[in-house]
Amino acid sequence: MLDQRLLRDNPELITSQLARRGLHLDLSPLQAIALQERDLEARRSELQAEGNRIGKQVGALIKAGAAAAGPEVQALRDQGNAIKQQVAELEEQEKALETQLREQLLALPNLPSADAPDGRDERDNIEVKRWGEPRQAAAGEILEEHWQIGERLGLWETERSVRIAQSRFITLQGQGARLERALISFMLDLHGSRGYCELLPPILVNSASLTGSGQLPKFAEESFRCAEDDLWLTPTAEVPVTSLHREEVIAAEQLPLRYVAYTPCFRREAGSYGRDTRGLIRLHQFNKVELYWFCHPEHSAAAHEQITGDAEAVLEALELPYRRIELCSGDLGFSASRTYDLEVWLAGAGAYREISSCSVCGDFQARRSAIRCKQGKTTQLVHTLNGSGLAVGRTMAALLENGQQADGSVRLPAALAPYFGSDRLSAAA
RNA sequence: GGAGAGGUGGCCGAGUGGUCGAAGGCGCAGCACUGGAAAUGCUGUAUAGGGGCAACUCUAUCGAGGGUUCGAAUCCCUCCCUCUCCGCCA
Repeated sequence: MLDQRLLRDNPELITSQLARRGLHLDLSPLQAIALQERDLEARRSELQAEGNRIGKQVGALIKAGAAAAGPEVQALRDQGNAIKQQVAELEEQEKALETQLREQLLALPNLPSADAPDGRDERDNIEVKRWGEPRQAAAGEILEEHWQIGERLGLWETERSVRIAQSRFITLQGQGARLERALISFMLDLHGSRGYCELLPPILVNSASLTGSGQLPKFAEESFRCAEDDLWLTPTAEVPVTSLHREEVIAAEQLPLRYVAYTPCFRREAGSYGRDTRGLIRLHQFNKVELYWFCHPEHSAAAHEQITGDAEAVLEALELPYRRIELCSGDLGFSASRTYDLEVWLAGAGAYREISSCSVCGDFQARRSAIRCKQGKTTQLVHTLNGSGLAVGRTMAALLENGQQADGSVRLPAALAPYFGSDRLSAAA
């Protein structure tokens, strides 16, 4: 959520920054609401102060021996009642404006960071780094896509999973299930050794949590919902982890708080019919190990580099070639002010695919979630960052495509062998 | 699902109609004491919004929302949540 003061004092700044996202809005009506709301509040609180004075006078008079039903006291009572009525009227107007203001502010995305490059959509994103040697097919070699390998090796069940749930759900089995589990453990251990505190949070989350991290109110149609309970299936661990500290004041010395959380994630993937229908790339349910920081506002830029580096460390340990893309202003997610996407090389598909997204949200989520830090007498909103470290299914896809061998088996990176119990997936197993 | 208890500041915990934003304690900060520290003592220490250059000041907030009253943490109603016991269950 954006700062109401900024809206009142400098709406042009908001307008010009949102324009960088491709949003062209006239904020003057909203600014007018904000200004009007403040005026009402000022008038109301003056009246309340007057009412408080009258109340005290009555108390003093009665204490001094005046008759509770006497004319003097009665006159004050009448005054008090008159004020009460006026306050009630103002309050009603004020509340209506407040509701409008909040609703509209909650629907506005974060402002892009000054460091985020300008651009309209993903075509304007900038590649900032490449790591590893992308595997290309040798002469006469045909590289399979991961879904082909998976089906051939029996790593998962697709058709039967539709029986259990519906399309875009998958059942991993045998080596596939074991590899998924190995990857989760491997990632958690790696991040744990780099100082992250491991969390296993609820994956049913309430509306306040989704609002706090920015998924509500705008993206309700993207999440699965248990309507009778005001609970939703979390689309990312970012949601429960943000709310872990919702409405808290954290001592500045404790920052940064760095968490790593494994959760299944649930997304409707509305509007993506026909895309990535095979394999592990786009499912309604997938596993993800998420990194999350709460940090002091002054340190968030440096933290962004670090969290991205932590995600990259997983790719490097798994010997997976990747590139780092900086998202342009027009391609940023709702809550993000600056984002690096990591794209892993898929040798079979012959393309880089997103496997991690590392974002700074500034105080956007912290304001929605009321998470502050305190240093001496100063209390201010913290900054939050999140990054996938990594999306597990897509990691498996990359391992399959990049590790495939001429004999049909798949070679796994050495770092994973202790977790998986072997350095190879094979048809025989 | 049945029965009961309770939601007060960063934390614990008093407070049943009138300067109560709230005793006391813990924690934290400053000062004093000390060679230094511990212990001790004193002082300060909630959040949000408005006004003021500032000192400061006004308003709101004791789970949430209504109500009674000149005045509510305190009385009434509704809702939410937490805890304990029993049942059920991995």
